[in-house]
Amino acid sequence: MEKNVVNHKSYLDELNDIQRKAVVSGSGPKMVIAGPGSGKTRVLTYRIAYLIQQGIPPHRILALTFTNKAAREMKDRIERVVGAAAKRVIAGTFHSVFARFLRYDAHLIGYPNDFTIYDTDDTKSVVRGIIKKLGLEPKVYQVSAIRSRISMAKSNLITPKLYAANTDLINQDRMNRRPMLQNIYGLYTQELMRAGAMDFDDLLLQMFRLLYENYDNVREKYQEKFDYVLVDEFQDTNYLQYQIIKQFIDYDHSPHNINIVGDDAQSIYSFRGATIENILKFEQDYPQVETFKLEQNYRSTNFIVQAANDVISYNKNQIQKKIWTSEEQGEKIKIEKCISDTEEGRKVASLIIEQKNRHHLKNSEIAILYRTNAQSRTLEEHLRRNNIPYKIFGGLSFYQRKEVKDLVAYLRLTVNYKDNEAMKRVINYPKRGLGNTTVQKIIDIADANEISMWEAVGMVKLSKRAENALLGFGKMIQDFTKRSETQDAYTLASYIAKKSGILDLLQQDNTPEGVSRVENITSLLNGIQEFIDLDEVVEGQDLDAISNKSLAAYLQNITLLTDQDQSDVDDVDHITLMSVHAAKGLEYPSVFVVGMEENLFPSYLSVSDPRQLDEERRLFYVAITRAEKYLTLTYANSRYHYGQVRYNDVSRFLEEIGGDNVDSIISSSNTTAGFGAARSRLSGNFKSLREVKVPELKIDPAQFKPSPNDQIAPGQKVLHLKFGEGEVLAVDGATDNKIATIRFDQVDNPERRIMLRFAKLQILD
DNA sequence: GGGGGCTATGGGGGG
DNA sequence: CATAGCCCCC
Repeated sequence: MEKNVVNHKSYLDELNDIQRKAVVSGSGPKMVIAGPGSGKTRVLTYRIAYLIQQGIPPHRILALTFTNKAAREMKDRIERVVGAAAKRVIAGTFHSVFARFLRYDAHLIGYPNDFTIYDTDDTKSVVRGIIKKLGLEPKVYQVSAIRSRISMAKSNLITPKLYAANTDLINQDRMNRRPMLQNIYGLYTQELMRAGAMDFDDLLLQMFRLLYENYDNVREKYQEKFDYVLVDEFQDTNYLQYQIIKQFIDYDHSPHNINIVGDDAQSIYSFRGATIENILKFEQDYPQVETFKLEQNYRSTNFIVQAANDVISYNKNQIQKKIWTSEEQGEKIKIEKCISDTEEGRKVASLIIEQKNRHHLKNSEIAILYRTNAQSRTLEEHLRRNNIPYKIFGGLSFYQRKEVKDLVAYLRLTVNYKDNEAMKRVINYPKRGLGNTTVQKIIDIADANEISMWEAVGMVKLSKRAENALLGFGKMIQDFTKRSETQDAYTLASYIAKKSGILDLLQQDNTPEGVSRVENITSLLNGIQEFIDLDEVVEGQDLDAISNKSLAAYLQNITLLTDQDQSDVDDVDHITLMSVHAAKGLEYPSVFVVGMEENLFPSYLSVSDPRQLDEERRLFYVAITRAEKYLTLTYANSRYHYGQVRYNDVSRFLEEIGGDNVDSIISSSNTTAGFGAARSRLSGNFKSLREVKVPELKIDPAQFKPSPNDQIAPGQKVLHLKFGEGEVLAVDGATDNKIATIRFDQVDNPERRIMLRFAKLQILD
């Protein structure tokens, strides 16, 4: 990640020959094959900036990235070259961009525009319900296996009908003793439809259907909408994603302005349907494609680059390329042997302290990467003990906590009555006398009539008591919905937290856990406030989309957060812990890869399949190429797994690194456990950074008195809670949708477009 | 209908 | 080791 502010005229000078050629190339299909650290993001960013300078309107450029964070950072950098217009580029993940499109057009294919997005837990619950309903053996019909099979089918455009007609699939299911899988898939699809819900795959599949079925000529609308489509990390797209992109760009007289960027050696998502075939297919589908290979690495020192080459050379199938660097040799890679996972944690902590002292590293320059999220626990313990602040990305997220899910379920039901998973979650929480029997009755009626539970409520015969309880519940939800028409999401969510009884219930619990649950509810509410406070105009062309601060928009937003998307507003300098998968695209001066053992990395689930083993190796390749200067690899002879000690051999991958690039292997006998001992006294009140943080305000909110927004006029000096002091340059837009252009001198991109509908600005003097 | 405790079972990676 | 589903008892 470059830190320099880009000079408006000379950004092309920052590129090497091949990068520049890729950036300034003309129209038509382009492919950039980019090794790690080869300036891929830079090329993508400047390509877009260049297109805008060539006169392509920014809102006619669609950029699909791997995380929302990557999209944001890209826009920021484009902005430094071409100015605020960059904000209008349509950029985000496949899922979030298509979800946004579907919020306009889902009604054309039978969904409510305010559809719910079912997360993994919701879909598991749906599958579980179907298995129960069909009376199938749960041990044979395993929820996770079925879910991934349905997902695989969807990602390959296989509908339930096509599935049932596909003899290969049917035979596979028969062999696995799961002949009813096709029926489950069919029922699953129906149930989501009934609930007005889409799962993650539907955001792609229904987008495809929308374009393919082409009601109201919606396909032409999208084809006309974009001049350029750019796709990052193309090696990790699946068949369905590729087919959607093709719908956008394949039509009569299309210039086929598609630019893809990727690296086959970093393909690590085949488990969710990603296929390298897409790159090969791309060259066939667009024979006129112009290809650029970026092989010079600007990230890492030579020992690290060579180690990466050593490792990846063990994979037979790959597009030939060799990354190289003109950087110094640097420090050799350190390999640390540990007796146990506990010792590994201790050692990593003390090595971090040592490294920080020796190389003057900040915490933020250090990352610990692991193969499985479960490995974070031991590490956390030792970091805490040594008073090293850390933050964990991924794993169990804030939004998966019970109390958060409960409140979110109320919000979901308020937006979409048909959301059965939300309904089941809160119909009797807090307790209101609607037990299993009543709920089951409602489910049965709903199933029999193929309607949602909400719609079935009126048709169920119940005891007087249950009926009254149900009536009260229904009235309450309807009241919430009514309020949603006038109140903003924060006010409404706070009201719901109180009125539903959730807050009261949690506040009765005075144990530390209970207190933290209340805190989490508060954090959630703060998050909603933050969401609606984002008053900045982000995209230009669809004012409706931007100004949508509805609950529905908020809910969609939180469901589609990626692991890298958690807020980096943070006052504490912290090290980073995450899975190797989550580290994709990131870089750190110092990287620790822990758990380098057989059956862990590579995973025991992959060791017997050569193709999966190759993917594990690519994953390791990704891991080591995250490091700029210092790379430390650790392994432990013994490790707890399921609460039992397991003994593992050292990972084969370590042996694949040429000895020239590795420092002597340090034995575990004389460890230095005492580094952090003196500091541990301080660690008592150290707080884990897992919690979502409320951003630090530059201004004391108590001193802040917002002025009425209709008084905002050009020339005024104003105060903004997040951006500080600024000068109003202009006010434009319709009466009820005014936008102020304000220059804030204390922030990076000083000129901001602020929507007065949501803005809180204090006029100074 | 509600609550508590027990047991079995899962844990690879993620939008 | 952690959790969720399930069974049993009030």
